[in-house]
Amino acid sequence: MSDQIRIVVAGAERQVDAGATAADLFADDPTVIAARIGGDLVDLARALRDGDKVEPVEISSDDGRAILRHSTAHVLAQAVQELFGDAKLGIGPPVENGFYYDFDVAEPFTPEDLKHLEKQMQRIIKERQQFVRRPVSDDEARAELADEPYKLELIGLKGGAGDAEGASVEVGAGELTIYDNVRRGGEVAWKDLCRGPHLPTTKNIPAFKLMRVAGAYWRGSEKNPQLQRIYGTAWESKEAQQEYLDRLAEAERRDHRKLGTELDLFSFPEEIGSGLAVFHPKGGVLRKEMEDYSRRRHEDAGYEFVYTPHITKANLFEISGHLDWYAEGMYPPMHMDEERDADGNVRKAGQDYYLKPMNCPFHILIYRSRGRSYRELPLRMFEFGSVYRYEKSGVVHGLTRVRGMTQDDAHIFTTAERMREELADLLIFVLDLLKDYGLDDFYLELSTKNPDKYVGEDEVWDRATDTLREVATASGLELVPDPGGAAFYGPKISVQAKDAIGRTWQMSTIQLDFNLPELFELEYTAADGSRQRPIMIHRALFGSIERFVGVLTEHYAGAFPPWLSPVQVVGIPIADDHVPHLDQVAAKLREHGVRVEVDTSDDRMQKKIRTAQKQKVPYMLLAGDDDVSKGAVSFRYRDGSQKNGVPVDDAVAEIVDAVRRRVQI
RNA sequence: GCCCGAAUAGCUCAGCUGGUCAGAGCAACCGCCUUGUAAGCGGUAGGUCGUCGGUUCGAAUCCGACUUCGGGCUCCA
Repeated sequence: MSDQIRIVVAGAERQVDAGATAADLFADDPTVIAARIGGDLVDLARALRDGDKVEPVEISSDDGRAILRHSTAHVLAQAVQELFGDAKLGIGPPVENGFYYDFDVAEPFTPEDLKHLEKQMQRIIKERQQFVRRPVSDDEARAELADEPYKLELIGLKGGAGDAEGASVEVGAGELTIYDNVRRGGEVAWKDLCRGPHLPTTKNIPAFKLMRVAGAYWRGSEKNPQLQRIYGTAWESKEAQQEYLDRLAEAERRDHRKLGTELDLFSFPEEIGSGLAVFHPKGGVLRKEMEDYSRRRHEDAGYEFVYTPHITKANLFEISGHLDWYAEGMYPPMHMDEERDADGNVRKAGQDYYLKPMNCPFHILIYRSRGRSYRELPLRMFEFGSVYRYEKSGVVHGLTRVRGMTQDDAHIFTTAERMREELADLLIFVLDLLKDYGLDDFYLELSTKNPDKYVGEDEVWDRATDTLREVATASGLELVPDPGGAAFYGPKISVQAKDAIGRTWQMSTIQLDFNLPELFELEYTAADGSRQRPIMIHRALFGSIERFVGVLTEHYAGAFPPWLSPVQVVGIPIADDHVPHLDQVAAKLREHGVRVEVDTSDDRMQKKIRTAQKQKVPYMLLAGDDDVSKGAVSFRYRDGSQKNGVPVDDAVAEIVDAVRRRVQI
């Protein structure tokens, strides 16, 4: 077999012996752990064929990391079955930043179990077990995996293509394969149904860590049994893993729930109930600044302000369809005004009142309160409207998922002709405003019709979706499709913003609605005297104010730009004698609306600095004899830098200017 | 809603297998002290150990239910 075959390696043509493997091509580069042949990822052990186009896959590439993580998941599963003989295997795919593997075990795993499993995994890795691919027939696979009920189920699904998250990692659309983990002596230590590819050996796992255990439904459905899922992470180097762990630690430091307590912004009193926040004075300042600025911008953009109640009779939500579609997400009704006679018979039927989960029906009633002319469209109604949603108990989370929240909600009623222009303006308005709050890295998501859940005519959907897509494309931002992600009543664009450490948050949504104008029979009189139906646009910019406070807190790590800082300036006297001087400076700042405090406590100057620093106050103004004699103050900024002997008027001007321009410092 | 874990002073946490175990630091309050960029010193006060029930001679500690929180799953108009 000295025949030669011709292949293309990383773009360059080469001749190799027939029977050569991808491993032979990249033997001198240990960072290559798999290959891509003609677009398919394959093991390095794969034999090459004439004409193959081969690319190396480095362990630090996206594909390489996924393979690394998938292989690490296998090692975890092997360790689990070695330590817990009766554990049945679910699936174990790579995910962003790591992997998981699901197991059916009699007893849930404990944190100590994770430690033992990590040790066992280390042993397996040290043994340098080879991942060996072996094609099998369906029947062979069934015979070999007779003890693995979940795997058998997957075999039955083969070809049904990816209806379960992660399942496609185990069984592809083509032939089935089993991966044997082979010890150096040739003994098969373990095996798993898997499509691969895998690392050459377990020794190719440079760094991994088991992170946590959690319950997870088999194949993602509530109706299925719940398995125990172990999450882990794996990286191409110890350094890369440490960086990842550092990133997690940084996210933890920024956690708005923690900062909310430390900075005295808000809390969630148990007495009120899950998912219901109260804002303390400092959080109140922050929120008020956010709201005030938003109001001003909305005024400038031609919005009119409306106010509506928090509860309503059921009838409103019967008309709107909310009780049909979303009743389980609503707080249960309050039954009012029922009267009974002495025998307990109903004498007067009561009424059900609901807390509102959305503001739109109320705004619609305002629209419908009188006849409307095309001349007054687009009609833009804005409200900071509080809504209540009965979120399932397990999903409530800080300020980002609550049961009571205030939306910066607007509804725009427009003619079909004007829709496009209105949407284009709206998108610019939304992005501009978000930028003023300090978010400036966006992409857009276009959620289109869910074929199983929608109302309205296809033709209207298509036209609206096209319009949204055109407007989104014209913005120049990246547009990510979200097929089937639309609400039943219309397509939407959502603005996704990346924060300071690269996490994305869904912020604003701009949503078209063909349903409610129909259900409420909204009309306007057109120029030709005919009655026309307006199109309705829902849009919330912050999503909810609570959530936006949470996002901004994490984005800024609590160090808000001066205009949003609850306390903008703290005056710190070197000694008590310098207090009067700082009081004068503070008075000047207050004349300009600056939120300033002078720290007259008994603490020493150093301690006062520490206190202000921990509260992330943007400006510390110190004054001692030198400053007082010169009519000056000395700045200390949050980064620890200082600027000494600044004349008071200059200092005031600097601060006032930064607040006015809403810059971060 | 489901699985797992957690709940001790305003905050962060100690308190091992039930028997001086109700503690520490910070914060608060009261004194004393005070001159240049992240903690001066001393003292005082604070908790029915999330709630309710059970086991026990005895429960912060063991068991159950509930509440709330955390991590996931599912969900997110």
